[in-house]
Amino acid sequence: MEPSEKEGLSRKDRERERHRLEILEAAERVFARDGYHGTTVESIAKEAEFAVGTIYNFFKSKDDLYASVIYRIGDEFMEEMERDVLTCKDPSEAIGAVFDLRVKLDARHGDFFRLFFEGGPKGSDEIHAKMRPFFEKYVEVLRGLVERGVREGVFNEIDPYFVAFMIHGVSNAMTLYWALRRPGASMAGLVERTKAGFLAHLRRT
Amino acid sequence: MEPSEKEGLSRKDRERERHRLEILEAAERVFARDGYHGTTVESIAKEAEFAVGTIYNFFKSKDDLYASVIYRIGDEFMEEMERDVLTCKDPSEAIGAVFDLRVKLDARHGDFFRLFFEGGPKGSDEIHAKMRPFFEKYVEVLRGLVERGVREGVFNEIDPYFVAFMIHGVSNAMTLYWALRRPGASMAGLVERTKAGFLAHLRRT
DNA sequence: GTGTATAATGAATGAACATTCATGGCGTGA
DNA sequence: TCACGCCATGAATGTTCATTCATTATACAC
Repeated sequence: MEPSEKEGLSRKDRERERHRLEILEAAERVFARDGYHGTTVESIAKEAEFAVGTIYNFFKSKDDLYASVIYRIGDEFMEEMERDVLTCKDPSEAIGAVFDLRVKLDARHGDFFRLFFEGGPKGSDEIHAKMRPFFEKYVEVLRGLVERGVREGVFNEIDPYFVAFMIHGVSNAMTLYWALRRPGASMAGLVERTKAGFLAHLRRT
Repeated sequence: MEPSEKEGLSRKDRERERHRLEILEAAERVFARDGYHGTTVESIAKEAEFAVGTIYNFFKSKDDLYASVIYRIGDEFMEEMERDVLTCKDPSEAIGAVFDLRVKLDARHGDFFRLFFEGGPKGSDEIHAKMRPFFEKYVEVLRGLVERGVREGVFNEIDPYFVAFMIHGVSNAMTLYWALRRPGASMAGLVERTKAGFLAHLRRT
């Protein structure tokens, strides 16, 4: 029987792909809950409802699995960044979109994204080293955004690198505030408040 | 021989105290470098130049040791907060002092303080739970500060809790910026820039 | 139904690590 | 000099956990 799907994948292969994804998602949940060293492969297996050995049919090692979780999220993040942020004409709007995106991914990936994202170099832990390239690309995008705003004369003259880090810090604070004092009600309101406050700073008056 | 010191401690006791402190400081360095699960008691022993068993003469367990490191830094932080921040008459000045303090402790405790401080609840890791009380007290202090500023009419009307989290986020971003792009030169300049930017926001115009 | 290929399983293995404790050394007082 | 405590020591112990692999189940072709 030949693969007749658009994707060029047989049912078998699609099933295999689904299993892989299920393991990845289970792993994400467990890593988020227990941290890298705190999670055992067995706990991931239980969460994914597979046997330990099966995990190893898909991933070379626990480390490989962790890296795969990171890369999946990192890639997703970068894609959304290009779709939602880099397409904005107006730099102010683009920065607003960064905050929105942060909230969106936080909702989708819960604690793991926070973990992934509070990023920066904590110690020289080789675990966090895996996240660094993403973090750096992200900062680079932000810097570019601000630079453009300055060049176009809509933002004040400030070190774009500095502002990039501030965007990061403020969106961290925003999600942390929400996580710790989730007023249940309006995340939207919070985001608008944050955007307004931040852009008031940046915009040329 | 009786204890004749002002402290009421014999030489023996003072020596014991020094050893305890040396272990604590070695542990801080290693935990900062390798993370909680990544550090072995043996690596701490080596760093402190004691044998493993000796560590256990001072601390019940690895966990106890880690908690002790946290509490030591947390207490120090709270003390400095009271000394440097809460004594400021002017609320703006007080918030400026928070940034200064953050930089000071970052310099003194290096990566560990960043680790300790990027705080908030990452997963439900019981390790980080130890930091939470300190984090909460800290946020409470900040909130009080802002509230006072608003009451006295020097700050705009904003949710003081929100501002408290923003102070936290911005000082994280500041130290991260410095850590990743340490221009060698002026941390002082960076702090002033950060203070000025942040307070411009907050101050009633 | 039988044979074959592919995937899932989980008990077994070995390494890493927290913790213990029997031993040894050193300073102090007699 | 000897005896007594107090620490320091690090080899030994038991546990936890990543990883392997021989076995079993499943799906499919004929």
